[in-house]
Amino acid sequence: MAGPAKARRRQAAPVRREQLIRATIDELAKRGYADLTLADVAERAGLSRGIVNFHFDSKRKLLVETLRFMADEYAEFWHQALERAGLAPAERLWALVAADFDAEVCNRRKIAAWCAFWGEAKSRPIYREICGERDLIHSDTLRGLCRELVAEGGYEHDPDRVAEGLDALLEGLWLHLLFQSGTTTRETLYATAVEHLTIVFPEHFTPAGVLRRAGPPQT
Amino acid sequence: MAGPAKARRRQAAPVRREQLIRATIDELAKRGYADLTLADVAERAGLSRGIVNFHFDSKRKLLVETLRFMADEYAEFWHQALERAGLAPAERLWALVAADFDAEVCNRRKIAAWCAFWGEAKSRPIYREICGERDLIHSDTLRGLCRELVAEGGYEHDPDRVAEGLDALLEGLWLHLLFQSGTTTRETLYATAVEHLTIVFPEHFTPAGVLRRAGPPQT
Amino acid sequence: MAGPAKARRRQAAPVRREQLIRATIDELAKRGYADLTLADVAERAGLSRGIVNFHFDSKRKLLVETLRFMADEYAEFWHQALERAGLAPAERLWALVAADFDAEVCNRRKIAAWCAFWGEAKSRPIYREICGERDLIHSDTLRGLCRELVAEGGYEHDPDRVAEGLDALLEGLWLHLLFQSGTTTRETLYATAVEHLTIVFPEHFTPAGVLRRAGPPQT
Amino acid sequence: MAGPAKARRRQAAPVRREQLIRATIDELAKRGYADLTLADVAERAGLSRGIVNFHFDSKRKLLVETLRFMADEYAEFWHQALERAGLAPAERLWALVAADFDAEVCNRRKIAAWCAFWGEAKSRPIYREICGERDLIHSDTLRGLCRELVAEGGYEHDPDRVAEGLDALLEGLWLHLLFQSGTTTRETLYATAVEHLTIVFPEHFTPAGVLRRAGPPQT
DNA sequence: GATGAATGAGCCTTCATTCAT
DNA sequence: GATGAATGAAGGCTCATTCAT
Repeated sequence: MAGPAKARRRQAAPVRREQLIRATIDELAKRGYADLTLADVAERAGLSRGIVNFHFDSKRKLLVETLRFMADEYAEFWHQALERAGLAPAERLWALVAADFDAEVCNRRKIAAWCAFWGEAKSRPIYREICGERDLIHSDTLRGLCRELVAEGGYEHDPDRVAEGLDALLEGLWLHLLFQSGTTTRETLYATAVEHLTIVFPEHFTPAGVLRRAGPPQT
Repeated sequence: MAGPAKARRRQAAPVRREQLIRATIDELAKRGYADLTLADVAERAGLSRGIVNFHFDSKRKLLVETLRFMADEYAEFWHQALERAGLAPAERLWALVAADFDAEVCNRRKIAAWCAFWGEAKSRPIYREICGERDLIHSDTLRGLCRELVAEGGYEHDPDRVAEGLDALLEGLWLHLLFQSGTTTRETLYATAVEHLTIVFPEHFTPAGVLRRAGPPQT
Repeated sequence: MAGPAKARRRQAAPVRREQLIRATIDELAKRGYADLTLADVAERAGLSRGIVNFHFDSKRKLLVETLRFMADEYAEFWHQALERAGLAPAERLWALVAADFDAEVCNRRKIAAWCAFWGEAKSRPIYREICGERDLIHSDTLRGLCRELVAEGGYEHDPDRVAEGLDALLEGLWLHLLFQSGTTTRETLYATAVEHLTIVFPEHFTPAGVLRRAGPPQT
Repeated sequence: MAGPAKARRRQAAPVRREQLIRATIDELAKRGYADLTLADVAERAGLSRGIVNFHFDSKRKLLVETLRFMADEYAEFWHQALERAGLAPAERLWALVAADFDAEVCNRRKIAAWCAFWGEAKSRPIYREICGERDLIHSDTLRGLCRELVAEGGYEHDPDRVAEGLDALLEGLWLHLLFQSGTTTRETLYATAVEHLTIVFPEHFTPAGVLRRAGPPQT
């Protein structure tokens, strides 16, 4: 009785938790928030019905943990993109925008799950809170970079408005992937974001990428 | 002509239907999609529980009708804004953008209701369909205007990308009203949209409004 | 406003009542007892929803009146058949059996309605009572005739058992019309009843009909 | 091994299913088909309200399974009676008729349940189907035996009509147990069926039972 | 007399949660 | 750790009944 069928059982708790969270994201994408049932989640995870309450105590907590998982994953993803980028603000902004259209985060399954939570966020402070923390750092970062670019490039833009516009545009393009799934692609949406950058910061960006600028040498 | 309790009785069907739809929007904004109950809707409308099934047959149909109502209302709103605008593309685009930030459509109650539907749209084709019709005409209009402005102003932008970016930015700013309700206002968001327009089409727009352009006089 | 559309209205109460009872029988035959709704009855009668309660006070009373109507109609039908028959017991029994297979009473619509009531009779004393009165006279009549025939023909049968058997056989054959509707006909069932009579009372009946018997002349 | 309240928990599914089916038959007999509620069934079974949907998915399926249970049970009962009977057709027919009046199947509870289904059978094809299968084999068996007896005894009867008449008579007598419950008994009804047999097949049956016939010895 | 909007009790059904095994 | 039978609260839906018009 130590075959693979049993090997699947009695996994460490963290393994089970992530397995259930991934199943939750799948179901959220497939059926939406309102029709999500723990039975569906358990079945997709290939586990029994009672298991969710065992690992998460309640449906509410499973959903909160799922959102937190997604928020953490997303935050880590763009932080890593920033780390890999150079020190120049333009390069950093470019990396930040590019990260948003990486298949890792920009795919229908995950965006559908995000959108499911957004739809309930109005009436659930906890969701607002979790999204808010993540968003705050993200927009602060965007704002900081826009300020640097505006200063650097001598643009006359209001950097905070530009940052907010860019933030909104990125979110809006994610939604487009959901709602115009038949008629657009991730690449097209990325092209739109790039076009936006080149228009707003023509001294820094071309469709081909970041302009190597005259000025103090980058490390 | 007894008291209001009696005056409430026996209204024509269309009156009741709209009354119930408005109550549905209220509840959607307050409790979200997943927690919406017909009992809550009926209570908010000051009517009895059975009334929704009498007028809409089912909860599903009530929600569909509610979304359709909102889509129609929004479409009519921006169409009217276009009609009131001049013939010049710049004036028309300005009017279209301004309409999106009118308190009539840009308020937390309605945007929360929209967002509730978006959250379920992935898994409910009927919602996608209703939103899709409305969105298609709206983005076609945006794209047409952007093309005209690009041609008129001699910009080097890709007009279709610019239009898509503007569309996404407008949607994203609506979401901001929901999620940053404590820290931003409708006016601020509008300012961001205006800033965007002035950056993208500097020959046509200033923060103060549409530039009267040299060239063939507008009617 | 005195057109035919209005002429349909404001009928005398008895006309309306019978109209509704007939619609009830139709619906009983179509949907069965459990799924009968007043809305269906009213719609089939071409009248408005509130009308049933106006004329019958309640659904319960409508059903009771419908059963009573059917019982009266059936009783009158076989009483008239008896009246048309001669005085000889054989002729009377033959007429009684033949009446049960007349298209007027022996058709799927009416038998389905009867059967719907039988299904509920166990748990509704009022139905039992109404059917019981009718049945009692009917079986008394059958019993009387069987006794006369047994005495007349010198059969060794127990006349009461024979009468009960005949009664049961007639009811059973009605059920067959319902349940073997695809594979049998009223005529076949009648033939079975006739065969039964000729076997039980061979001195009185042949497949062709009642035997004119030697003995004291009939009036 | 706590008290009975605990012992009731966690039975194997088939046990629960049969328990619920028996409770359904009880309630059908008590309240009739139209007034049957799952709450009543669950309460009679001493279980909670949700249990029926857990084991049967829906009320409709519970009822179908109940009817199937009854049909199977009845079919098995008379098949076993046939197996215990000898090989002589007369003995087999006698056994078949006797089986129909055994207290196991011929009691008010079960006949009331049957009758409840018959009342709805007209409008529910699935009920017709389930009853139909059972009835078909039963009447085929009756018909086969009647044909043998007619051939054996040199009767001039039409064996198919005789078989149909017997079938109808047996069903009709069951109904009598329901509707004349105060004035008749199972024994009386059985006597009527026996009388019928002795009249129709006098060479084979006497009130005391099957006649040992002259002729080829039975195995 | 007749209509049909309105009511509200009751029921089926779903589903998160519990817990014996 | 894991299972799945069992529970019971909650909500959608039906429909008999009422009643203003």
